[in-house]
Amino acid sequence: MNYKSLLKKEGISPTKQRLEIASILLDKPQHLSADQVLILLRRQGSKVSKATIYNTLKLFKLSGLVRELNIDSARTIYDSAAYTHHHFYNIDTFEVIDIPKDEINFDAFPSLPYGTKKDDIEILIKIRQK
Amino acid sequence: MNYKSLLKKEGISPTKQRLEIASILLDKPQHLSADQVLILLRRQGSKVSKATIYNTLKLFKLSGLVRELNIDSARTIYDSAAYTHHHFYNIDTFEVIDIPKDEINFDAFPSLPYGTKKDDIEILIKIRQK
DNA sequence: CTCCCTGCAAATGCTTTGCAACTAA
DNA sequence: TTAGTTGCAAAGCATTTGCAGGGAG
Repeated sequence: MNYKSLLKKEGISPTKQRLEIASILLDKPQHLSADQVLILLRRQGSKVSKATIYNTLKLFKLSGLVRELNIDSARTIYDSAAYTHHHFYNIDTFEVIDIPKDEINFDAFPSLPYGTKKDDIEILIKIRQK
Repeated sequence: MNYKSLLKKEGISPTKQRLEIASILLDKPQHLSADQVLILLRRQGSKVSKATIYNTLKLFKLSGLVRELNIDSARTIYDSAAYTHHHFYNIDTFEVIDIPKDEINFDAFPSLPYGTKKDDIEILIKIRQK
């Protein structure tokens, strides 16, 4: 995957730092906090600043390259898989596991409040060790 | 509703401050942040401190009197309806609207990861103005 | 008297912002 | 040149904690 052209396509100028962040986060389906991105970058010798990571993640979110997950109020997690899917959250291990979209289907769905349209659905199944 | 006996039943000693917080929050189904609870209490002349509100909300959460909602990473919202139900979240108005449990039903449900059991399900339907 | 509770202020931890230096077109 | 970027440090906020004083039994 060519991150340079991906960013350009989204109207984001592909700076060195943004490419580094993209290559860490968008490389595979995963769930990372800003701090985890920083740690991974540092580990490979990158010197991107924390501020730039926060700014870049917000930028990626706005253009839909990543999704923001509000699972734990302590920190925001960015999901590198931008397409709709859902999550298990293991409340004992703090692990987040993807659930493919088609593994969940509704046979009853509520009607939306008047004057509104659907934007997104997030299903979080909290699990724990048996 | 007698909050004093409700708190006792949960093993929480019913202090003046805790009863005030209970009567504001548990009075009806609603979604309030710690800060909103503070504002409502102040408005009726109560002098409960912010620290006590945070501590009490956490206490209520642990005993299941309220549920914690992580909808917006900016603040934690406490839901006074402890029974399972789901939510619409209007991303334009920041409004949270309850969806009764029985208005949503699955006809396909994913199998849980090995060695885990279900704890809770949270469905959040994000909506916006048409 | 003893334990638990309260509330102030300080501390924490995540996230944002101000701003001067820098960079690429 | 010139607008957009970076990164440090400081600021901002929600939340937690330390601790002295207070209250109930």
